[in-house]
Amino acid sequence: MGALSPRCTALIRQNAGMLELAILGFLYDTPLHGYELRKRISALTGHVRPVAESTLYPAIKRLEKAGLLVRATEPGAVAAPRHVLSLTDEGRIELRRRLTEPDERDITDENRWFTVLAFLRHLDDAPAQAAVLRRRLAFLEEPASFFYDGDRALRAEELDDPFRRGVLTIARATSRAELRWLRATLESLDG
Amino acid sequence: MGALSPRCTALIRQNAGMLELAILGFLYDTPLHGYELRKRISALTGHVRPVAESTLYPAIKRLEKAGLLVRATEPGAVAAPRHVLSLTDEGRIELRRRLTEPDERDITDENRWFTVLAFLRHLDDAPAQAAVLRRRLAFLEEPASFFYDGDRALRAEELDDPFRRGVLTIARATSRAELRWLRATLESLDG
DNA sequence: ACTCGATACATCGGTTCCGATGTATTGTCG
DNA sequence: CGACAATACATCGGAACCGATGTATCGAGT
Repeated sequence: MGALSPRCTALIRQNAGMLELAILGFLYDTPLHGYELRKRISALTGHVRPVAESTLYPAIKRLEKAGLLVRATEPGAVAAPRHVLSLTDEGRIELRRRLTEPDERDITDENRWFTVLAFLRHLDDAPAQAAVLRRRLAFLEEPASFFYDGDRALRAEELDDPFRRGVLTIARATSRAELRWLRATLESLDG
Repeated sequence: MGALSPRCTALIRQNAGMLELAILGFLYDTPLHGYELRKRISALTGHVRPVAESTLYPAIKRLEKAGLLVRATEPGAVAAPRHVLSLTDEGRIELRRRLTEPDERDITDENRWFTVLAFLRHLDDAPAQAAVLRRRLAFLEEPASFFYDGDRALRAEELDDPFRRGVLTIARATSRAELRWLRATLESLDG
């Protein structure tokens, strides 16, 4: 686990999209070409937010430019020649960094959070994994209110709007389910 | 409910962010100045995804340019002069249009969906509201898989990765809770 | 022979997003 | 009296996103 090169530290920035995290996460297991990568990312998050090719290929280029992955051109087995992508050592370090210190948005936005969870096993260090789960736990434990009367948060029962009541109902049910899972998983990580 | 002006139809585009929807939604009730608008949007979605001022003000400008809202400068009651924003008739039509025909992403992405729900009462037409809920119902009813072994979707029990298992567990619990609410609400809208 | 769909990659241009930064005023706390 | 937070708006530049479009190959159907 050496230090990051200047090229790499230059890449450490806020708001590094969840797309990049997914690319790094999938390539951590095994080298893949772009098309296959796209299929896997689509399976993971595509039902919520489809991955445009015109978003994926520039993202791959960014990561290549940052020295996190390399391309090897292979003659096409089926069709056009493939660019097989594999992570560099720096790419592997960077993935672990992004998993260890996720951006605040990675914690609060469910889509991003699921992407973190999908690859968290790569951290391979139970205390570090537990620390990430605890950040999510802290976020879910502070009461989130959606609607206010002035400064006072409104409870579901106080809303006559059935749709806004739905937002609160669903958010609470979701939160309860995840809290249960988080506490159980933390227990088994700590124990 | 007249036809939309050319300026307005030009604005009908894909991927019209949920920020614009929130602006239109809040102003539908009452005129507000930008700063107050920001506080309300922050309460609604800020815990997941904070609203940068540098995103809000350009969005207001876009909507103004499109003829959906107008600004009136008021001498500042407390501090700097305020720009009180109010929807035009076209703005009101456009909000109802966006609520009646939400973008596919507004249905699939929970953050966007919650924004739709937060303002769906403005539609003021039970069958139209029910139609929107049914789109979400259809989306949640088709089984979503996150992880695959080749083409075969993996069930929670098949994963040894506790974090990926968590993704499936949480997604299912969330889905069940929302389906319950959707079915109950549809029944009361239809009945 | 022709079309079509899947594989595989790429660019262009427009929109949106957002961190950093700047301006100005008022009220509050020490 | 000075620092500081809150109110209130705005711009700039860079990054990210994405629809449209283009290129090319291969196999299956018709």
